[in-house]
Amino acid sequence: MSKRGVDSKRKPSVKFEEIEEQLMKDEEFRVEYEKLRPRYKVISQIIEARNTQNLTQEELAFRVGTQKSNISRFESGSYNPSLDFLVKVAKSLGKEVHIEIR
Amino acid sequence: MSKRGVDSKRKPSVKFEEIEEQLMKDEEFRVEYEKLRPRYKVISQIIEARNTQNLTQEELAFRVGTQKSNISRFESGSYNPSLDFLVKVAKSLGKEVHIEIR
DNA sequence: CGAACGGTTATCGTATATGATAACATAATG
DNA sequence: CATTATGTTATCATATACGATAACCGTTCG
Repeated sequence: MSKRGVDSKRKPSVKFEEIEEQLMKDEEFRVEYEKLRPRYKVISQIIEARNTQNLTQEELAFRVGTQKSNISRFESGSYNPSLDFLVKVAKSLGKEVHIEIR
Repeated sequence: MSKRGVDSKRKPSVKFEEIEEQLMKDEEFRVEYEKLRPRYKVISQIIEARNTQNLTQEELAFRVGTQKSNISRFESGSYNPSLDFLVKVAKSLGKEVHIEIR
């Protein structure tokens, strides 16, 4: 099996393992994104509601009973929120959380 | 269930504070229930999907990658699940989680 | 009966969600 | 320029989600 690249003396631009790794990462990414989609979707709805009502993160935080930094953290999508937290935030925006499993 | 009714109790002295306390509890309960409703609704959808597919908690647990006791705990509504957990369980039932804030 | 099955409950350990505080970035504005 | 408003990021402390294991309960069925 003549493989180019791997055992070539010249610097191969792209190694197979790298491609595979990249594909893996893409797949990983896809799967990961699939799992994260509901999170991003709910966050964007929250942000949109907050903006529509011209509320600052600080004001929302006050209503929720937390700090503005925590609202920022939540909106950044950097962690996995609990259902109760979503309900609290939504309620502070005068909204309700509706979940459907389908 | 006890065979005798609640009123078979021989404590005739219903104090005002007790009634008030009860009302408080009802109100507390109402508010509490309001917050818990999304949780119960999503749980019942999960249980229904599991039953429809004739899966045991054990089988679902296996697909999710956890233990049957954890599925039981989740279905009992005794704690505040994370969004990721809901997504994992739904996915294991071949479903997706859709959330709407309205 | 007793063994197997489906579900429940208790408990422990670990990871992480979340509250609190503070420092920082960046515009906008006086 | 300094100040203010808004959002971001880092960090710590504490509560809790969640995985794992085991014991237990009620049914069903040989």
